Amino acid sequence: MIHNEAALRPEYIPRDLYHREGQIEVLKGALTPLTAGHPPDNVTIFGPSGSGKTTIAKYVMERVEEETGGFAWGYVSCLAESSTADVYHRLLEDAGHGVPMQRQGVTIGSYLDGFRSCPEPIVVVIDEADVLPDRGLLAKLYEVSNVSWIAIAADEHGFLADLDSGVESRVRSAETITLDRYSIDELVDILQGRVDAGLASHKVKSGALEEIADRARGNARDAIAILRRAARRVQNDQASRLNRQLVVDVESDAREDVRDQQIGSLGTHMRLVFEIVREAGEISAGDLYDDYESRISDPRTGRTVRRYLEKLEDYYELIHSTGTTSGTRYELQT
DNA sequence: CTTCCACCGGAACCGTGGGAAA
DNA sequence: TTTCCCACGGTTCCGGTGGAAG
Repeated sequence: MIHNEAALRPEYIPRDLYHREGQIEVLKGALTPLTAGHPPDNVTIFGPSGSGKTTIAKYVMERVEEETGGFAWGYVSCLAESSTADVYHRLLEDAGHGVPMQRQGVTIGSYLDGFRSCPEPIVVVIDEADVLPDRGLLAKLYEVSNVSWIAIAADEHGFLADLDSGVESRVRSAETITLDRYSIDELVDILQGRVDAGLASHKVKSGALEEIADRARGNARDAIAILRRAARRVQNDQASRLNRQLVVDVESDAREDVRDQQIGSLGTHMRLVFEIVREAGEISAGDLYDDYESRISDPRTGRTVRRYLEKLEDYYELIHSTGTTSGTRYELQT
C-alpha cells in the first residue's frame, strides 16, 4: 500500500505545490535580490493553520537555494523554542553559521553579533511568529543589515495589534503574503499528489479523498494526517482498501495524532493542566486548579496556571475557554 | 438592587544560573 | 576572583468584572 512513507509526513514538500502558484511567485520575487548577493526585503506570510504557510516558505527557500547556488538561511518554529535566546540559537545553528555554540548563557547581543559577522546575506524563516516570546526580535533583526526575515503568523490583525509601534512599522513595511483556507477541491488535489507520490493508488477508492477533504475543513495538515492513518490501516491489513468508511473510522485517531505531536513539546505542568481538561472534557476554573494542585507535588501558583491555560488556548489551540469571571469553564478544543 | 467573591490578567518583583567586565 | 548584568520562569500584588447569593 505505502511505497513512499515520506510522502505522508506533514513536513514533506512536494515538488509541485498545488494552488499556491501566485503566492509562490510573490515570495520568489521578494527573494530575487539574493541572486545578486543582496539581502532581500522582509516578508510576512499570514494564513490559518494548515493553509500551507510553512510549506511554501520552505519550498521557495529550497528552490531559490538551488537557483542561486546556495545562501545562508535558517528556519525556526517559535512553538518549539521556549525563549528568545532559543530562537536566535536555532536560527544561527540552522543557517550553518559558525560552529555549534553553547546554548546556555549566551546574551542576545552576542547572537546579533553572530548574524552581523556573516559576510553574506542571511534569510531567517520565523515560523509561528505569533508565539514569539519577544516580538522585538523582528525589529532587532531588522536593524542587522545583512539579515532578512520571513515571519509566518496565523492571524494578521491579531499579530499586528500585539506589536508595539516601533516594531509594527517595521513589520508593516514588509512584503505581505496572505493564504486562505484550502477549498475542498484544492485539498483533494493535494491529497491526490500525496497518493501519487507514495501510495498504491488502485487501493484508494473514489470519494475517499473527497471525504477526507470535507472532514479536514480546509486544513491540509489534518487532511494529510487522516490520509496517513487510513493508509496505515490498509498497509497493516486492517482494511482492504481506502474508502469513505475507513476515512470516517480513522478521523478521530488522526486528530489525536496531530494533537499528540503538540502535547509532546509541553512541559510537565502544562501537560498536566491539559490532561485534566482532557479527562474532564469540561471543567470550571476552580475545580481545575484543585485537581491540578492535588496531583502534583510542587504545584505552581494559580496565576502561573492561568498563564499555562492562556498559552494552551491562544498558542497551542488545544483547549477553549467559555464564560467570564466566576462562570469560566475550560474544555477541549474541537 | 446590593454585596460578595471567584476568576481574570496586567505589572512589578524575585531567585537562579550563567557570561562578561573589572 | 569578584562583581555586575542579563534572560527567564515563576510569584506576589492588585484592580476590574460579572455571576450568584442575599
